[in-house]
Amino acid sequence: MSTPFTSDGSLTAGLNPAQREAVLYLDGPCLVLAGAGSGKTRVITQKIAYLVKECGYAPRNIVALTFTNKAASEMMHRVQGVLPGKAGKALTISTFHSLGVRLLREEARLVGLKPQFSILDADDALGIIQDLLATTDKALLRSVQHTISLWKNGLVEPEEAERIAASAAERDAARVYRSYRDTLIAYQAVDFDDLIRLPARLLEEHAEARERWQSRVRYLLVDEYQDTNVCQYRLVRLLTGPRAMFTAVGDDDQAIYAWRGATIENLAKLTTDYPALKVIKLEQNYRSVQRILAAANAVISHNPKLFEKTLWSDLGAGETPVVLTQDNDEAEAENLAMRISAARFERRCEWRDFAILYRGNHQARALEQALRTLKIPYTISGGQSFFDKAEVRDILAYLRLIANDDDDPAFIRAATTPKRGIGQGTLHALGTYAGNRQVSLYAAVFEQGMETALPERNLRFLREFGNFIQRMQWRAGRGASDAQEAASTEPAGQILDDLIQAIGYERYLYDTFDERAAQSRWQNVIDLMDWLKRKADEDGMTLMALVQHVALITMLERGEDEEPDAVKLSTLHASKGLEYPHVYLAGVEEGLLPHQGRDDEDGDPERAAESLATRIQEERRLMYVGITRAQRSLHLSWCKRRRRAREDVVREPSRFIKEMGLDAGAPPDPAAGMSPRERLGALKALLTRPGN
DNA sequence: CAGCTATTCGTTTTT
DNA sequence: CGAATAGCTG
Repeated sequence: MSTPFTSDGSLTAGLNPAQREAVLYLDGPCLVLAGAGSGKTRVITQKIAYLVKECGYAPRNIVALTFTNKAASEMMHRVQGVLPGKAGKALTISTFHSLGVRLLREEARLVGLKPQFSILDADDALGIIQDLLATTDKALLRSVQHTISLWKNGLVEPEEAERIAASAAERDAARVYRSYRDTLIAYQAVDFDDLIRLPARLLEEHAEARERWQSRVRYLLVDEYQDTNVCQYRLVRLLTGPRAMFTAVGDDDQAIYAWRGATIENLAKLTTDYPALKVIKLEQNYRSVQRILAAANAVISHNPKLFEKTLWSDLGAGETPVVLTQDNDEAEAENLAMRISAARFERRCEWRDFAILYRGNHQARALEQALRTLKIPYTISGGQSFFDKAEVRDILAYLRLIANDDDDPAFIRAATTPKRGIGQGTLHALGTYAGNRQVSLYAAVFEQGMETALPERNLRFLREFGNFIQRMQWRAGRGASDAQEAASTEPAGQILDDLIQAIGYERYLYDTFDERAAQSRWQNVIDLMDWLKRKADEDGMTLMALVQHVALITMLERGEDEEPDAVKLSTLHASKGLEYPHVYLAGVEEGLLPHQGRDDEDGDPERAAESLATRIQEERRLMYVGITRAQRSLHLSWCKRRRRAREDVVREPSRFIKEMGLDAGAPPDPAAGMSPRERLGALKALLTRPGN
């Protein structure tokens, strides 16, 4: 096989012809259809290296976009392996959302935001919707929030939403959509969806900004392209402009985020919007043995195809996937734990070679318990993230408020935790006053009119708090009206330490929680502080700059503290992009793995049937993703009965098991027919086994 | 106003 | 069965 260039030998060495073509193709827009495990990350990293080393691209002009922070840091890591030091650092490898933040911070004025705008997380946003709708119906609130999110992602404005709202839930959503948007503006805050939507709108409306960014982004690479939504597609189009120098990498069979507004149509749209589009297929799988791949192909063949694609592997036949039938979810957890323990011993491998994947987070509970009983180390991913923890959100609320005192949600949280004599009554009076005067809660604290609106005692607490925040703002360099003066700011670390000290957060934790809980929470606070300080030192960021970045970053970025040797527990969604020698899929049942959504579609049975079919297809892709995580062995487990809420529900094996062409008959089960006493004996035997 | 108890309620996936 | 919330008391 001859290579097009002689100088690229080291860069494309070890790539197969399709991969090499994908790396070297630079004549125009390029779509790489990368099947599971076909080396797509390799293609992206090699292509970036190729652009820099062989094509004279400046690293700062190359942008690679991913969906998760994890994927971004992984990609950055791998690129730096190919591109030494300074070149690697200048690259932009980030999530869509992080890039959106960066663009918005620089161009904020163009969309009527101050550069220090806050980023609201889902909970803050939900709180706003709750106030607007004046209801506590959580299901309704979630559905409204979701609907608004879909509209935003689909670039539907409130005016249009009011027209198209069909169901009752949609009408509720349309009712508050506009005021929700206005509230965010009043708070000088944006939600996650705005981080894509506003940059897209901004580039569309402002030619100078568009040209500035287009000349900055000379080459764009997009990972997991099948998961982009309408907004993201628009943003990609605007960033690349008429030159259309980009590579999109994706796999329509792994599209699992339609519920979040992603459209596979974006793949098809590419072929029509860019007639010159070069389509390259990566069909060789380097991950799984043939029998696992065959199962995956069999399942996905039941879906309609957008692009014809056949994955193959030369890793040998391997083991046939095994179906496990369990009595109930407790037995399932126990059983999987036992099997993993035994398999580690028999195969002489490590805990980290195993993963248990499942549909919903709640399934993790039973599994965790079983693993703990058997003293099997495990790590959970996809659960509650570090930045969702209450103590972290508390501290961040203070920082947000210091950076942006229009941020009312941050004000409420900071003012009331720890308790300092500001309660419901005070806040209500303050809120009413601020609402009438059209000012932020923070600003209202200092107004003369408050003196008649509140008893003196309560107002004193409020003003004390307000003065405290003001002092911190001043120390953080925010009092200065001119950004240049920020140079005279104290070190961020000092301010942070003083802040935590001043609010007495540690004492608060130990007063409100028991020893153990308080300790772990305080540790999280320390971790957060250390991380913030390190970030401030390394990147020379001011506290202000830091706070503005922090909302999106996950702790995964902090240190490459190498993964401990532990079994991985993960949702199917969070497992995408990862691989494990031995994979156990838990809860492969009708209703769970094709997940039973709420089937109360309004009226039209034809539409309902169609949406059901679409949903099943997405569930099937989720199953496909799960299967293709496995390298050597695959176990699928389902329960005859599962405890849900307070009653037991009888379950059927998932239709996907049949689609895989597997025998649902259970193989010999080590715990089958054992009495509880015998089972305990078996557990003990496992525990005393060598290597445990 | 803050902490406690009793009663709800409810279960998908996430930047 | 467990967690988050609402309502009550000190």
